[in-house]
Amino acid sequence: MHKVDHNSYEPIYAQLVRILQEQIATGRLRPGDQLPSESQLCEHHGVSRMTVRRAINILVEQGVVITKQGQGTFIKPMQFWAATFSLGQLQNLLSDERVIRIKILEASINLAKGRVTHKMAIKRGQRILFIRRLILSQDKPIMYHREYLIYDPSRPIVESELEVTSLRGLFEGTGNSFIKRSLLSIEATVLKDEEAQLLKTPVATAAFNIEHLFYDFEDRPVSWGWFICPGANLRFTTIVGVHNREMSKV
Amino acid sequence: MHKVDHNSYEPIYAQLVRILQEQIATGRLRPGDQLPSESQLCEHHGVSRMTVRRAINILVEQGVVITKQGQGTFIKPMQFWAATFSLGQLQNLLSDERVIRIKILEASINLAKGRVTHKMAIKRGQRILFIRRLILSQDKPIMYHREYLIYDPSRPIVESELEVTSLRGLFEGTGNSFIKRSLLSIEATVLKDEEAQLLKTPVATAAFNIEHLFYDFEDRPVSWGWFICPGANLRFTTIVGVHNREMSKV
DNA sequence: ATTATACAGTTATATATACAAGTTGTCAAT
DNA sequence: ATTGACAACTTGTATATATAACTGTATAAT
Repeated sequence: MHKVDHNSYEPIYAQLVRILQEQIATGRLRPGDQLPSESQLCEHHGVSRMTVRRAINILVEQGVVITKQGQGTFIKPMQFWAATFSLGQLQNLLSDERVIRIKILEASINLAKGRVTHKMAIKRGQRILFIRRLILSQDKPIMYHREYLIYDPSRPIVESELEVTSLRGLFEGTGNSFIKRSLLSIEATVLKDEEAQLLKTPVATAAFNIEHLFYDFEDRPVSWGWFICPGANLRFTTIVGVHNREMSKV
Repeated sequence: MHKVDHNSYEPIYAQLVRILQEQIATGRLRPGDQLPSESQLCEHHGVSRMTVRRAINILVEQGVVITKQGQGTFIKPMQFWAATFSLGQLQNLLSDERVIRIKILEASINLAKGRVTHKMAIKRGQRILFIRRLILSQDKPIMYHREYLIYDPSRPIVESELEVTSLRGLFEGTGNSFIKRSLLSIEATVLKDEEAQLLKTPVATAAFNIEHLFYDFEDRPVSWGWFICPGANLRFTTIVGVHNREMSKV
């Protein structure tokens, strides 16, 4: 059984995390099994209990093990449903190649009506900014974006919104200091005529529809829109269960 | 400014997390801002530094703040790309209603060829189990599942696989002790004739294609398959950025 | 047989302390 | 103006200790 190396640059707690992960990954410790008690691990590795606890807490955060007060620490079975997919994959798809261009198709001020008033909690007839954009990679259209933006001079956000939500900010990964939170949802959809034409794909192609609703720090909606991304350009991948470090790097 | 309550049932570190989250959520602390230093927080709340650090570490895990050694702790801007979607939503869709039935359409032993040999790392001509299932909710088909399973008597897994991977296990959330990890990927797709017919939807309907590849503890693939789920039945939703507890409970 | 009590083992929480390591600013010497 | 030394402040790591809460078991009393 591996022990920690006190003369390593790698912190002890990190070594412990790695060792325990390995033992789980190799099946030495199986799902449902009980980990050695904290004091046993202390004695075995010759470290303090706080260090052991720190390592275990990391495993808990990772969802690899579960602790039960007064009982012990147990290895969680792999849970299919624990799988999570990240939009970060979209980022790779886009910003790896530095040849992303954004083409504004339309930017008009409309009067709010219908669903928009609901979603953005504004009155019917209020002025609202509507933007249609095409995102191109190497001059090939890969995403189509439609967005409604609050247009209200009394909100200082708006002025900079055009700049900030110009997607540049999002793509660069710099984040956005005006938006507190965002509600996202992904649907599967089939390209409509207009969309297919813009994206230069056959009609009735499969695509993801990524809807977003941005809120400012006063919890007021500031932007509602959709990204339409043909399925050929996008695929969400993840690994659930124990995976060694080489994989998590990927 | 709120302080922690030393006579509360809620652990101090949890209170600290909540207080800091609130200050970020209300805009009292803005993205890019520096948090008070750990020792300042100690003094203000009258707690030890380790407790403060525990709270901050949780915020780091949540991706709300970022710490820089020698500098301080800073509030991260909301990162669009940090959004994660969980398959758990699928679980809700299914297991909330206790009327899920699984109908086996086909279970045959074939000889491996083509992509299967690649994906499952087996030789051409090796015997392999092929299963087609229909998942019904209230007797209405909502998902279509096709799966290849390793058929090899020398592997003790296989015998029980039919039972375990009968999806019951997955749906019940009991997990599966024979599978170490799983590679999942989601695509957008359009229903083919056969699929549309089985799922009783019009042809050319949008759908999610959830591909899975299960590995055992010896890192051998044991199952490769796809769930086909019409878009109308499924939508992945998430919130990115700071959100108060009421929302995270949902 | 059931209940009550006591005890051991375990994890959870919290504090105090010390030192390591990184960053920034200040000041003096060159 | 540049360099180098140093102080001050920050987060990172590790240990030691104490108390509380929970679980399970053994024991004694009813």
